Amino acid sequence: MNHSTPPDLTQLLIELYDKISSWEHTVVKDSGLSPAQMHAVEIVGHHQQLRMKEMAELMGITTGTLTVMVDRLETLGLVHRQANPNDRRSYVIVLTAQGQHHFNAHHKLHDMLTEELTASFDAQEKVALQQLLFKLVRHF
Amino acid sequence: MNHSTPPDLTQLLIELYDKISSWEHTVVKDSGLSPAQMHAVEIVGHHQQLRMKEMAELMGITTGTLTVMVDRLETLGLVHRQANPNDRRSYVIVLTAQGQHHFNAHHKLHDMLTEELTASFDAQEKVALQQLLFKLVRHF
DNA sequence: GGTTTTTTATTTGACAATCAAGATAAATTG
DNA sequence: CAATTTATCTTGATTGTCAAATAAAAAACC
Repeated sequence: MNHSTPPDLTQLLIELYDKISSWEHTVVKDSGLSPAQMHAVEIVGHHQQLRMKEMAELMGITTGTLTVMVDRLETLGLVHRQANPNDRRSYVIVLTAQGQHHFNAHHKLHDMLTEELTASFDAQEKVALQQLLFKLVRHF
Repeated sequence: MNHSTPPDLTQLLIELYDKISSWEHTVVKDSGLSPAQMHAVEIVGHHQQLRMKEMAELMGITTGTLTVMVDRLETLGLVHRQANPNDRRSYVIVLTAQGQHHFNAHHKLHDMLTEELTASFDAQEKVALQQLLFKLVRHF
């Protein structure tokens, strides 16, 4: 007996966060995009349609920063500024086919990571983790 | 009945990661440090003694980047380059008293976040989450 | 309907974060 | 002791970031 006691929850959350962070960093580098660019692609991919304002809000950056970032992403052919028919001040940002491809590929990597991390979990443990994380995430 | 089914594990991990990320961003801003600087302080605080090489490795950045970062942190009075008696090529980076203070304060915020997120968890759920996260983190 | 205010996005100027490549100095190896 | 490897720093280029100023359209207000 005597399983070494696990670190406290705070420590575990920090550790999980750090490890996901460096994993993300590694896999993103292989994609040719910067972390910030991939994050932008993920945000647009997840929400499908976003105005600059909303997108900046979701990413926690200013619209000024986002303007130049979307400029580059457009040059790279990953996103597109569509005219917003309801409001001529704003655009709707959407993924191009190539952007969508990056998004899908990246999401697949995330799925593989989850697989890997929970490879030794039985079905019951997976459900338990799922429910606990759901409860956790809801309290932010 | 009929609890709406929670998102899959991948989605939950991404969501958790994103939310910790933006929480971190917010609280760090209030501290006057940049996210990268706080991360550096956390790394040094956690490991106590680090050479540049090791520190760069842990942070996933090059030593070139770290040199200028530690320069600034030293100017800000948060860390100190100590001579390494075993190897005159390298330094040992340590926190100053002020750096330690920042580290402690930030860690306290992490504890408060954990408290908050698990406020509605009973003791059994907390232990279950702890054990599952421990198992998860070990598989990176 | 016309004026004022608010909202949306861009531009600009400054600085921090990052890398790759090259330089320097110390340690290690043969 | 010479050659190689290692640890750090420097430099030049690019990206990420903000705050403040600008411009244009929409909304609010009489």
